[in-house]
Amino acid sequence: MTPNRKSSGPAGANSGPGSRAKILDTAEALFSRRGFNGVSLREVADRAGLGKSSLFHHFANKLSLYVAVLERILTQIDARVEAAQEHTASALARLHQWVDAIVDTLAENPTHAPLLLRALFEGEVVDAKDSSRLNHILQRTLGRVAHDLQEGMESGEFRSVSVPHTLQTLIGMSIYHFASGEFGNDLLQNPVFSAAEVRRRKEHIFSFLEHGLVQEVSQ
Amino acid sequence: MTPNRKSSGPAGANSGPGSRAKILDTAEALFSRRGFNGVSLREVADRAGLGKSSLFHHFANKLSLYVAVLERILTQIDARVEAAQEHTASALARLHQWVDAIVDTLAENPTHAPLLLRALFEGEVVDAKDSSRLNHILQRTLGRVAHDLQEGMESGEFRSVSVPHTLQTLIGMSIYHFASGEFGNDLLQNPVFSAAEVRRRKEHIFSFLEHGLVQEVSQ
DNA sequence: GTCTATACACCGATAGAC
DNA sequence: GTCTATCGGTGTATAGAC
Repeated sequence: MTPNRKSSGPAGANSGPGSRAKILDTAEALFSRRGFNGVSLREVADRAGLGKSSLFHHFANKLSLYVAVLERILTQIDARVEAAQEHTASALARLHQWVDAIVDTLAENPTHAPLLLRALFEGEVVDAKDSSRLNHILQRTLGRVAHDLQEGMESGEFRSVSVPHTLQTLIGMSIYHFASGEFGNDLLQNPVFSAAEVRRRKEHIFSFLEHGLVQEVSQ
Repeated sequence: MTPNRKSSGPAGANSGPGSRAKILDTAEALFSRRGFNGVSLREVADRAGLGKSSLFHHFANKLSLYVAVLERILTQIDARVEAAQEHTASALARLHQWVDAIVDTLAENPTHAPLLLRALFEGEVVDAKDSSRLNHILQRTLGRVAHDLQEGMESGEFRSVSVPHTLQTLIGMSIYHFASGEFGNDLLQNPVFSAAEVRRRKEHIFSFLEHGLVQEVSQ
């Protein structure tokens, strides 16, 4: 199977060349831009600073490298979301914290949103066993949000809405936005990942959750 | 260049085997599921019922086939959106018509949303000249919606929001949703493209535009 | 306009020396 | 744990007969 060395350093600061973390970083950058089928192991090896065959010592095959990249991202995001939750606030405040955390982490790691969105399409490539492991992490994250939505509806703080459809809307508002690449840059006439646009995205999402689009009639 | 025979029949009913429209239909189905790099011309040729080399008589290369598929989709969607617009209604009613049209056309053609969303990522593969042609069609469609948003804001019917960010949200709520594949099916516990869920998606989008998520305080 | 045959590069993966 | 060498297969694209 794939060797496990979970104690390796966090993404962003790599120790030695040829390390497992460096391979993951390199593969993450490439898969994010061109997808599973658009990346060759030769290119991953070259950019990671080792020979192509050496990759197979760290990962059994191309697919397990791809799955490892996805798993690291999903785990990191869930950790961020978990850390942001405080149980003392209202459902709306907790939803606000969730949006804050997910937008921050997607904005800080520009490779994540494209990779996650791609994974939805390239799910066919991942076999059932891997898929269930990845789904488990993902559903833990989504479960936190779904739980808050449910509670907010039961307390009357939120309108009565479909939880799955609302989750889809939240994913579209956050993950899709930060995965929209050059199209998003053109539309905003500003870099999607610039500090100013990230802040505006947060404000947009939250005002949409609070008010929708329509002006309330002043009565 | 690529031969033009624009008078060929609409998608769904193909005349003879080996026709240009049949190639486009086949390629559309495959590109939608596996993306540009995940599809081989051999597979397109086999399923379209001709030899691999015969494809090059209809399309100069793989990329021009891909661009032709995208262009046909964008054109078809814009036609649907254009036909749905009536200029007599309020901005909200016009937005409703737009959501109706885009959701209907995405639901009727399950290949469209995945392909459009993929095109955002695989934009690197399309060169500048092709990209500008495709962008022109896309911006015509988006321009219709942006115009309505602007008018609604100026008339006070809508809140004052960022038009580009609102467009991104609308795209996320419609195109992403119908591109979410197996993940969407799992989340809804129902087929995304089933009539019931399509209807619920429309209602969800529209109630979100009208009210957001938060319950209005009864005063 | 379709076919067979083929060119030629690159792919993922393996074998085995060091 | 990294390397060189290599395998079998497939990719896009072309040449040229019919």
